[in-house]
Amino acid sequence: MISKTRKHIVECLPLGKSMGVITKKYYGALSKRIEPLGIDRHFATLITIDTTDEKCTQQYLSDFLQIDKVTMVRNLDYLVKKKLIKRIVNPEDRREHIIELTEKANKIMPAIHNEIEAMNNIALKGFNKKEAKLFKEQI
Amino acid sequence: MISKTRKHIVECLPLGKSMGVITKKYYGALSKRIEPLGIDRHFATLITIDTTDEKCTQQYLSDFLQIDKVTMVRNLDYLVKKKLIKRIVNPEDRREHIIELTEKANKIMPAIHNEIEAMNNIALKGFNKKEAKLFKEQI
DNA sequence: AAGATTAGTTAATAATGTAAACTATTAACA
DNA sequence: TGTTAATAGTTTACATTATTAACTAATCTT
Repeated sequence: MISKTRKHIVECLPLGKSMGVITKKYYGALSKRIEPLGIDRHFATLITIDTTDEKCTQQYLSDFLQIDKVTMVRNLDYLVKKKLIKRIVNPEDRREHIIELTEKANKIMPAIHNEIEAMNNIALKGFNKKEAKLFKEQI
Repeated sequence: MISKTRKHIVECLPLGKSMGVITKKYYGALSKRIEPLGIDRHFATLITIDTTDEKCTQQYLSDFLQIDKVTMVRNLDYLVKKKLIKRIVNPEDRREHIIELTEKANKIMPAIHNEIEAMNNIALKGFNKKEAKLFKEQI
């Protein structure tokens, strides 16, 4: 039960505060689940590379995940260092780098998909279909 | 409308990704509304100081807002610099600093409350009562 | 009175976001 | 064809935020 004072304050707070707390808790729990696989960040990037049917350049990833391109360079550097992705210059447009998963990444992707699906089901238990849809439509 | 590929990818992503995107958009819009009042951050801290009936120490704010105490020191330093709060040593326990709003802050608080309430109503339009309650119970 | 605990601060480190300047490549078009 | 503009990616610099450890001052415990 939430105390009266607490409840009163929370109703006055920016909704983004609660959303931020939920998001942080979600990622904390997800990271704990996936860390044993040897990777603790940039799950959304890995999933997008693995799942998309489109030409997966850095610009594509930046646009799709709404992460600016400088940050994306750093995130991909991290994934290269972990030997989970490779950058391949597109021979048809040598400005572009096509991002592909390595064999090492392909081996752990099924487990990552499973952990994310499990976490999403836990997180969505409190939500109904409408709000789940709303979340999914945000990105 | 969301494309088929896009929809397929999003269903595989960590839910925290969409929540983070929403949160960022929310704060972007809220900051733009409140900036003209001369303050662009730490709204939740100001609201809590303004609204709580309990003894408002730095530790209380840290616990309530789930912000670690080091970050809280910095946030309050910022608010002191903006002349919106003052730290007052509690004579009954000189370890504690009671945080109070300044006259300057008291003048703009009604407007800040209004802007937050307006933003929350916009953000909650897509939500039903159950999910709104869920958000509010998070903190 | 001595040792443990609490409130707050400072310093160090890392992750993340944003802007500007830059290279290399391709596109536009006069 | 050659010059200019635009695009993809990188690097650098700076600001914000989070986390950990070490610290001071005050209070509590016993």
